[in-house]
Amino acid sequence: MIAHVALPLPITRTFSYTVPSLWQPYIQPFMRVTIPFTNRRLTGCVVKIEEGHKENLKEIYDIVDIVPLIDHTIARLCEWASQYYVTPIGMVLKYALPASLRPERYLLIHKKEEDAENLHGMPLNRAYKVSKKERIFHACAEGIIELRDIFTDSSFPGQIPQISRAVKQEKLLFIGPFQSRLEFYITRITHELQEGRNVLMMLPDYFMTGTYFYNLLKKEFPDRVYWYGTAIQVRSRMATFFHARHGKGMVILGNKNCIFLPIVHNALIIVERFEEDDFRNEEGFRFNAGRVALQRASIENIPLIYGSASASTELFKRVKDGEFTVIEKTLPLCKNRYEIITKKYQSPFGALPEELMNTVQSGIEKKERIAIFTPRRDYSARIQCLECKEIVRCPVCESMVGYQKKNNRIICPSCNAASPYSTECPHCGSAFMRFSHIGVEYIEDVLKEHVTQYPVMAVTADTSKDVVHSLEQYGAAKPFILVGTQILSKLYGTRIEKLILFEWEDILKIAGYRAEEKAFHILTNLCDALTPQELYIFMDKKTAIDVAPFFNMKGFYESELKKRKAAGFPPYGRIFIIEIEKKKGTSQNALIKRIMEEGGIKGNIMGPYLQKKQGLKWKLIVRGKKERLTSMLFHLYDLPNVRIEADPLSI
DNA sequence: AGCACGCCGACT
DNA sequence: GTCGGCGTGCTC
Repeated sequence: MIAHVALPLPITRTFSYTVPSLWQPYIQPFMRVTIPFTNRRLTGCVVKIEEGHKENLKEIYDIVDIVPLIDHTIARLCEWASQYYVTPIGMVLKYALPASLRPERYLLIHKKEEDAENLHGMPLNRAYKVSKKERIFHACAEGIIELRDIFTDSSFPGQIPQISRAVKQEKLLFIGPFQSRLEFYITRITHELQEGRNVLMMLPDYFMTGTYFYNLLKKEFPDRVYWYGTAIQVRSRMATFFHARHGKGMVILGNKNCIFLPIVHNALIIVERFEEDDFRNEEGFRFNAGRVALQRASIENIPLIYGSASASTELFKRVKDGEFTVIEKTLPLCKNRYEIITKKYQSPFGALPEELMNTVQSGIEKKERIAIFTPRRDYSARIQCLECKEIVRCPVCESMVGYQKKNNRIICPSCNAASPYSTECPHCGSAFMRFSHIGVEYIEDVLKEHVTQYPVMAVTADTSKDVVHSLEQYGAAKPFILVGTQILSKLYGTRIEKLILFEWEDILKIAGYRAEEKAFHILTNLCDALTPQELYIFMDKKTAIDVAPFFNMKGFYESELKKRKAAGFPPYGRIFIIEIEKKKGTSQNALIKRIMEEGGIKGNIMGPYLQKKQGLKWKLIVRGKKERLTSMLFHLYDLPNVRIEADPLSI
């Protein structure tokens, strides 16, 4: 017997192994196995089993799972994702079956027949050690013992509970304020739960939107809401795993991690704030869980709801194409809008534009709650010498570096290298250094200096957890100032009187072809989450733009689609980046030539881009919509030092 | 992804 | 003479 095993390596092929007779009765597709691979021991996943015998094959060491942990639906979903994201199936399966997924720790043995071994009540993983694994497998297969998980006390894998199955496939885009989204979700969830069906709801993150919806839904559906995701402890995750497997009328909440979680009688998938980048996985298998949800709903033949305040260009197109039905509720757009073009100001003296300070001051006098948004998180994104005009650059990769005051160091946005900060110019030795492109840390600093008796809190990705906590402690009525990045748009339920955008328009410069859309999302979601009464948009004289189009959703997406269509950008065709990493420059040209020739993709290359990093990194940007393209790209896995990224975030 | 092997330039 | 960086190829 031969098993074809997919390994978590950037190799397209699967590898064949002989199955020793010991394991032959138990091995099944999608079970994890450990195998010898050169001089390593790897965990892979069986994708196919074949009768017969071949010479020169190594033997499987061990079967990891007593039953396959993904069902038919998820297996198909993984195969689709592998193709769609041009990723070897082994890497996809590794994501769907992470090493932390160890049900044997939570399964207890129930003796059904008298046998010699006293294993009753013992966890499966201990039984493997006390007895022999194959004997446990045997006892299980023969019905001598039964496995029950400690959370639901259900038999594992057990019988799938029978419930009514009638669901119609339906694709919905719900655009509206978060209160109305919540009501809509609850209505739809209630409907499914009453029939004993389960619901999968995906949220961008755990600590902000996740806990917010989790708490609300737990109140609405007591004892029926479970979270699945890496933000919580393994044990709780496994509790959700077993409930999803045995439960009736459950709501499974999660972030991108839960898209490959098997759920019995999954009857509805909801994706909240589909447009968030949090749904993207950036390491190993790169994918967008919000997009994968669409495929999952189609495989499971169940309805899908995308809900958001700000939709997305891609979904807008799907609505136009008639694929999606749209439900639109009026967004409470902030009516009191003020645009202020700021004069140039001198930041080395710790100042902010006068107009900004005045706005904050007037809010303080009225005891208002104020939130200030800025696109940058550090003290400043640029340091320039006022004498020789040189900009401080990264010693590793020569990009312009930012300054972090709390660590007193400079940090490179492109290669992440940190280095100590010197108050003198590295070029001319001058002490007149200017911080420009200032961010959260700077504004927080200045305001704390000028505003006493009024709490100022910085809200960035790493402080958000604490901020949520202190806002709870702080109570509902007292005033405060929040200074933060786009994470502010996730502070649902935080009532704000004044929302101030400081150089929000700068997003347009840094986010590539998605820049306009990104700026739109941030603006709309900030207003949605914080429900300000007044909106102040502070723009630098040099970069000021017309903001009116950002307050007209339909018009905005219409023009966005026009631009994308003209350029052949998504959603009209897809983009792939081929990354090539090398130490030296000489052999790259040959490799790029090979990629172009062997891949046959010469017509679509927008690069190559040269990036200085530890070594050298080249990027070939490939556009296309033909199915042929992905199969050509798959071929590139045969070449060394090549990595492929589908649907990149920024170009 | 690792890891071995083999090629050149640099050095006690 | 050999040490070591880097490029290439292979893994059932």
